[in-house]
Amino acid sequence: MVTVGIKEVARRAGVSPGTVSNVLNRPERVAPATRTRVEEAIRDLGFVRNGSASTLRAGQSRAIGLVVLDVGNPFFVAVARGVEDVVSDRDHAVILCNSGESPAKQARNLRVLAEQRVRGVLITPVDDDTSVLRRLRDRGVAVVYVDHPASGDVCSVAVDDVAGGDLATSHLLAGGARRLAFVSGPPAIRQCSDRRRGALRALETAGLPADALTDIVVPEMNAHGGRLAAETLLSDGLPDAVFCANDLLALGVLRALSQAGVQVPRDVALIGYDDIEFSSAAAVPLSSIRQPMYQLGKLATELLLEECDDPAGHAHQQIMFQPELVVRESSSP
Amino acid sequence: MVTVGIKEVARRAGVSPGTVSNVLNRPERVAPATRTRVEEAIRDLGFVRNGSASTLRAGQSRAIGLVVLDVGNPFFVAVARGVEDVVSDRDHAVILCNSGESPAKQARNLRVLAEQRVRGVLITPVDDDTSVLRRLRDRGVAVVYVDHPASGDVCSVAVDDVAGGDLATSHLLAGGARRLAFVSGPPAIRQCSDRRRGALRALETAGLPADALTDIVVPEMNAHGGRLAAETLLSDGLPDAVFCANDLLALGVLRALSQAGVQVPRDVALIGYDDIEFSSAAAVPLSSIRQPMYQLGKLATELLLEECDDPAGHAHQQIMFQPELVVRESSSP
DNA sequence: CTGTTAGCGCTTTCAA
DNA sequence: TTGAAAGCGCTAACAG
Repeated sequence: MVTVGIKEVARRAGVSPGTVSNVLNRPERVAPATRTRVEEAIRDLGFVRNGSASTLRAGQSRAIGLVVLDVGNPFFVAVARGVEDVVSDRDHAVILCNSGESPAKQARNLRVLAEQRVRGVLITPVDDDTSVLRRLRDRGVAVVYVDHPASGDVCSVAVDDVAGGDLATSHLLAGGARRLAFVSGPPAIRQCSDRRRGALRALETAGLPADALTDIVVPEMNAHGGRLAAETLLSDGLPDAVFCANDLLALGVLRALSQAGVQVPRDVALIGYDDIEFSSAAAVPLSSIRQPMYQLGKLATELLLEECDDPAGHAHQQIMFQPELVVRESSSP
Repeated sequence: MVTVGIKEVARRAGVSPGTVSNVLNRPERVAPATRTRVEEAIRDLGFVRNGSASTLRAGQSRAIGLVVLDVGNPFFVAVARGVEDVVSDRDHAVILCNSGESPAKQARNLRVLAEQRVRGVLITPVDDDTSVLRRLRDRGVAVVYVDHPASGDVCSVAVDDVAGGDLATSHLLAGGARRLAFVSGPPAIRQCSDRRRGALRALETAGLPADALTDIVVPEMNAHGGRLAAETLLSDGLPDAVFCANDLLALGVLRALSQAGVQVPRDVALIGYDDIEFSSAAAVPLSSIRQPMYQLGKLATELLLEECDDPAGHAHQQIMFQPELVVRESSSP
């Protein structure tokens, strides 16, 4: 293991270590000729800055953390792309963590990020426990909530899930459905409870009782969860329409129902949420609620970096996007 | 920003900093009573070890890097899960990087990982340039190739892509196809060139000329690339069958062809590669080549950690899995 | 514009 | 079993 430090570079370039550091961090303060010499030495020696040393000395790293509920969900992949695109311009790195909707994993991820002394954290929290937030804050780590609305003391970028739930449900009701099922993950996940609230609101607006909506809760918001939900649907008797809290669930439901000989939308209407790319290519193209995923990641990152760069002058803001209904075959007879 | 260091913990527990460090790293060498006292102090103070300082002093971090071609591809997501599951048991972190099939981004990712002094790197390289590997090696970073066969001096875990290409093509030929198209990313991507070689082998076995296969190369191996390929297919005249280098491409092709009124498999047979979950749920369930994705990640990580733990006694090995044909509607009239 | 210098917080001998 | 002390490689004053 060859270790080339800033000292060797300095020696070879005939300058002091401090100058090498300046070339690395504030090149404009170094005379062009000197800079060139140092850069050559760096190249010749294959020097790579020791990030630990630099982080230790500088007090903070050039990395931010991104904690999502499910890396396997295209929704979060799109968010991550937005984050990446903003961050990579600024020579920062993104540490991507997956909480898998589990508070324990989320806590572990945050500990790792705290150990790494990341500058900030973008997080879609698994629940409403704000102690997480405070803990981070106390260590001087900036936090922005992604896809999770916040109140005054944090930045957040979210999409109106109540409106989305209303949109989806109103659409199903407009199609003639009267008995509905709502398939979702645990209600502790805010996206689930908000979308459900939206559904209830739509029911009320339509003058229907709240018990027109049956809840089917599954442990994971993916295709497997969807297949589980379909079993319940099949054994309990089909409703007129099914609203799934995300597209992965809806795809699983669709698949399992088809295999059981149930036809969508003839026998039951179906709508998902997120409008991931695969939904339009499904066996029955899936109606869904579209969200500005990439924008979510992009804007959240901009807010985070703004806060990092100027913690004092920064004013927290809560951004709320509006979702959009996309009608396809799965819900239109 | 409150900074709690090992010193404050030591003071509160009435021990020396060295002892706190021992509690953190070799708890068995500390008397149970002392240990308890220190652990309490850690908890009370909310101490989180400074990873930079510890990495700097220890010479290496408790993280490994994983560099994949496309985080948006479920294939790599499955691989990443395998990696995670192995690594999380050992109190290590995974830094997930996306090269997006670009050598420049790959180089940037590797520089970041080198800066972080990761213990090892799992990588699906974008091309056959081995200087990457050497560079890392010279710094004492262990490397394992994922989904990329290697020769004697590195560990690798891969799936036989030539066999897979043969499998897919033989299947199409058995269905009666005579004129074929192969849709893939740049041939510099080994997965593409190998699968193509397999296709040619199948052609030869069947006594058909190599020019029975038309190549359609697109810049990115995702659904968008697939749609691009479909345009070429439509304008150049449809072949009997299309073999796509991965399922994302195939899904894009399927979608664009359907929109143009072409029916699969009636007008043209189609097969993908990877057998991602979405493929079975597609408008026309997609035939594909199945690979042990999760196992790939798991085994690669085990090899990597083995090498990290005992670089001297470690013998490099190249693992090659065999792929499996999955026939669905898209290729069976 | 460049050099000197004092640590950042932790790990790890070595002694006690 | 525990403590004391010497840096790991780098950055950021400050001086020149």
